[in-house]
Amino acid sequence: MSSSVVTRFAPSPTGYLHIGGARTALFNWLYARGRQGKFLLRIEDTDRARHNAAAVEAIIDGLSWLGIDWDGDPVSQYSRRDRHADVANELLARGAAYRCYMSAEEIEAARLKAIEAKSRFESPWRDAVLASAPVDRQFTIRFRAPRDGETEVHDSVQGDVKFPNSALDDLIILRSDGAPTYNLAVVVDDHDMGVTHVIRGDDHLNNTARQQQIYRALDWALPSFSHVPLIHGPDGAKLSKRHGALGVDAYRDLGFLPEGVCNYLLRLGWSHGDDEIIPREKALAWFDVAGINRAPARLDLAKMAHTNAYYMHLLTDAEFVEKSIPFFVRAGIALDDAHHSRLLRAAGFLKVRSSTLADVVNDAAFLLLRRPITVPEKSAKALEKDGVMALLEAVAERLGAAEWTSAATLEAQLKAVAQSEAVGFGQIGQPLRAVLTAGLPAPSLGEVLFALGKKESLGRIADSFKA
RNA sequence: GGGCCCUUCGUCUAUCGGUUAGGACGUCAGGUUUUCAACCUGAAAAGAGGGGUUCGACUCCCCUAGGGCCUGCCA
Repeated sequence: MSSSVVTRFAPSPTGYLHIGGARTALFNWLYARGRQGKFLLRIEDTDRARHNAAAVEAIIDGLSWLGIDWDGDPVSQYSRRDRHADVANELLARGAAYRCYMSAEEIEAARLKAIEAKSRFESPWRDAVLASAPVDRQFTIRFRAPRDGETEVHDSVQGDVKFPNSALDDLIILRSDGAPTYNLAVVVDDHDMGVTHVIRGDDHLNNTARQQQIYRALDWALPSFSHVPLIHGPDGAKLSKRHGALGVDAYRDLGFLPEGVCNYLLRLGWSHGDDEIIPREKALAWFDVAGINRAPARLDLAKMAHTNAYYMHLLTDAEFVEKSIPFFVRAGIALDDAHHSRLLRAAGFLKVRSSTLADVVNDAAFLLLRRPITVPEKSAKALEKDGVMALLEAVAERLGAAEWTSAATLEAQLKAVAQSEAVGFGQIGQPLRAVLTAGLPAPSLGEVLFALGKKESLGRIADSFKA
């Protein structure tokens, strides 16, 4: 079954793929893919000064990391400039646009005057007779926007929004160098690419009224519009680099999983009842623009980490270790084969303890200590009590003879020692934990022993006898 | 300045005129416990303010306040 739905993500290549853009892309992707429709990628590089190959690369990398794919090749808006110019001329021919010979300075002055007079800025060339046009001066092409009445936008998120036409002046659609401007280019491209549903940031809601006027002047069918509120920082103000306006690559480097980021982003400004954990499959089935909120949402890293933790649990042990390795490397920790296998044996509990891949480095620290390990004063107290060494020797003896098959069997061995020595488990547990982990956060002793392995575990215990 | 949008616990949200206003993150307390987590139980925590409409308003309307977006030969 094929569907007529076509959506697109159209970022301008100004830097990285920021978190707000990522959410917009996700919404578009989900809407289209959930309906067997098409999802297109278009780079809004109309302004050549902004063209930046590295930025385009960053956007593509970011989307790929999130698992968002698009149909066909990314479309460069710049490559379509001739088509844009043709449409501008078509508008000219239809009388829906006109040549404006004002210089930048004249425009500036006229605009100030209009504000002062509380009237709409208008170019004197709007109603000039053709014959009076200078032949040797550069001109822009302006859209002839209606003076009176109002333009009503039907938005699936914002509802019906009316704009008085007096607030919408004649925008330039073709610059004096012949290059198109944004508002013309989007309309032409969305139309030509067959886009049926425009889902974008609500910073474009005002532009939509202008764009709609262009659609009408061209007798083109309007797509459905959904303007989603922008994401704000934790303080409610505009998102800044200081608090979250990072590229998705930064979240990747923070140790987030794409699944976690997507789930969190999906729930930010959109909801499906009380559901919190929404894996991709469900997201595809459930997502609809009807569930999008009208109010801007704030970014909350703590909740994002919590959501991410859920997806950490889902990783297989091998995947988990493989994904964690780069974070050890970045922390300057070299992993040898022994470390690697310890990590693999520890994956089960590390996955539960870490909410991001970056956390793993700290949570696994006890596994990677170099012998002999130094037990900090606080933990060393447990070793000063009378009879402690004898107990540890009993433990070492018992473990030396044991089969290291699982954490549970090792745990049982320790309990057996406690019983035969007639002491509480804590009498053995505390000092043993000290010599094995140096007081670092670690799971149950059975898990610790099993993850460390027989040789390393017995070695660490033996080291304590020499000290 | 003008136009437009927004406003439920600290945060993300449910509610689509009648609920003890629910859930999640975070916070706090307790449980579990050999450390740290995880986990379990419980608690505190909200309709910006003011007017209407209505038998009844978080929900509909108006005003105020606060926040945001647009107002470019940027997108």
